[in-house]
Amino acid sequence: MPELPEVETVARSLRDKIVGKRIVATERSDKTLRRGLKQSELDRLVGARITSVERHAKFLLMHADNGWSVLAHLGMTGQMLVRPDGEERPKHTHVVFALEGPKRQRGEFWFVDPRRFGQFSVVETKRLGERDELRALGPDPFSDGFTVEFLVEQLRGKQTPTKSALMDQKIFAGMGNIYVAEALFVAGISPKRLAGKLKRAEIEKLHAATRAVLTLGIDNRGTSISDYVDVNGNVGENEAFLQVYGREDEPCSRCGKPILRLTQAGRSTFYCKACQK
DNA sequence: ACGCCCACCTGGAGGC
DNA sequence: TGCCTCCAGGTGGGCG
Repeated sequence: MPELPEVETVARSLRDKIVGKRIVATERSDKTLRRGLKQSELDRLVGARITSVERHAKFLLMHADNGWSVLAHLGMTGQMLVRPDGEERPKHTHVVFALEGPKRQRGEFWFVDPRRFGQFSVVETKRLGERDELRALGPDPFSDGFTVEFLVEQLRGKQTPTKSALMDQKIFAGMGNIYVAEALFVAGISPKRLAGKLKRAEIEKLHAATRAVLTLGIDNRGTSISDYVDVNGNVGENEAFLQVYGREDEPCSRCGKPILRLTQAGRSTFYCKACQK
């Protein structure tokens, strides 16, 4: 579920809530996450202070002052929560950090993930650049490298539908099923159009639409359709701003014709046949 | 090499 | 109440 805007929202509130705090103890569940996580790996962080939090596409990085970092991904249902000490932990809590702030203020950080498609790894900070999952990513859509020219080059010759190309994290990284549908609607491009057949003017629209829908999502603190909540447990407000995703049979906000749904690569795509060519 | 499909999981919603 | 089917925001391995 979480795409770039949701992960960005989590990163921002983690900066408020855990940067500067010390990890005094760690716990984990006995369930395996995407890439596994041993207690001995978690214990690398005990006694360390969290110095900064970064977002790379849909990955979250939490750096500690002892040379180790957390490399995490929320998958479909991952949540990161920071709660007062003593509060009951939700089912499917897989990682716990006991935190100590100034004046010995205590609290807990939880990584919760019912479906366990998420990842929570502890990595040496200086080796983060060697990690395959980060190396495989194209540029972040808010980075300087994400230019119209870059997108033109990346899409050239692609025989895949534009929907699939935008979902491909190797081309550029951070979009998912919701924001791809929204960007295609805003750009007026059919999800079925082959990426390699787009004209330059269309790619320009897609480039602008990508940043626009992601910015809207961040401004609204994310889209909460079923599971997503921020670090305080609050839902995001972006669902009300979605123009096509999840709106099958509802009237198109631009032309009034019903929004259609189709399946591409096993995922639902929502679009307006009249407005997207 | 590239593009597609499915497995990986749990839980909620809706039909009967 | 229960049981069954379908669906869900992501990723990557394996197949043709």
